[in-house]
Amino acid sequence: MRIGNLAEATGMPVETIRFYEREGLIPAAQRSDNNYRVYTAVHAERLAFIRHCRNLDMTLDEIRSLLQLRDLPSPDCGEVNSLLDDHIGHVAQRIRELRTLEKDLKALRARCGSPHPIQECGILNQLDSAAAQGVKPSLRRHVRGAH
Amino acid sequence: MRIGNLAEATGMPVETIRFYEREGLIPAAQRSDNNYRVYTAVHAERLAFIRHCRNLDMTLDEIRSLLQLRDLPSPDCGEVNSLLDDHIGHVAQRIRELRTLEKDLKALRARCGSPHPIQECGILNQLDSAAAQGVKPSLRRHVRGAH
DNA sequence: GCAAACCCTGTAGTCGCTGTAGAGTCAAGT
DNA sequence: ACTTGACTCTACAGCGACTACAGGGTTTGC
Repeated sequence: MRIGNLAEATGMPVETIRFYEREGLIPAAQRSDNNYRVYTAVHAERLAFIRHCRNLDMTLDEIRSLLQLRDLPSPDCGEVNSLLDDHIGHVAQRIRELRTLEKDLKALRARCGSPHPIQECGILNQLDSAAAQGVKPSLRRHVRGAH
Repeated sequence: MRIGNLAEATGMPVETIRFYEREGLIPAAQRSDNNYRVYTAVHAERLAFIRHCRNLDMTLDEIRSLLQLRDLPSPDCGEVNSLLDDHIGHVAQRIRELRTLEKDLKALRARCGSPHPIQECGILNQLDSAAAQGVKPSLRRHVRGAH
């Protein structure tokens, strides 16, 4: 199977598969005579694993760790559990932050019900004078924000 | 006031201020004889405005728009309102996504209460076999995810 | 008179892709 | 036999919002 087939099979763009290879998430594929990458069902399974993890918003680093744990003949899966617990913690934390943010934004929005002359706009004035004590964005957060 | 003082006054790193100047969020500062940037309270106010917006997780593009609306002699602030409404929508959407994600992660975690031999780990097996129909990540989302 | 602390420009790195340019390969149709 | 189109390859630039250098100049305090 060539890279295009694999892309179709996994629902991933071709470029992403090459990117994952460069990043070491999947082993470098064997090459045919014309230098095309050649894949088997094993690769498709590994990519499916990665895709499921990405759907769960894990970073590539987290996924790399999970793949290692999966590949290594490790005695138990305690590390898998704690990695997942950490990730759940990150997501929960980000939800809390965004809820506070939503509250602040709605409060801000409520300061200007309908269009005013711009000098009197409660929103702009509020943004000027501050308050708006949103969540201090946690440095280096792992779970993406609003955009 | 020099850039270091401004940084201290606004609680922003010096590099970020220079970055905002390059990005056109603040006008290029005047320079003293030694080519140091010179700032006034006006700059501090503008930076405070930007900081409040960033605390509310707006993109630099959104902030640029707000600043323009603030600077221009516009008749009313209807655009401000709708910009903010859009942003609130983005945040709410991201919260919904993360809640679904959290649910999926907890379900996954529940498959392995305590450490097992790794071949029997319900988490890894589940990630292999798929399901985990998390939120299809909205393309080009504006509100960051979990990391 | 000298070191520490500040300032400058310019560039590269972060993350997880996505898109491009420029070239090679292959199968089907005319 | 030739062409067209679809596929593949490598290498590199771009996104957003910074952050962190490197390699210089300047100011400040002792």
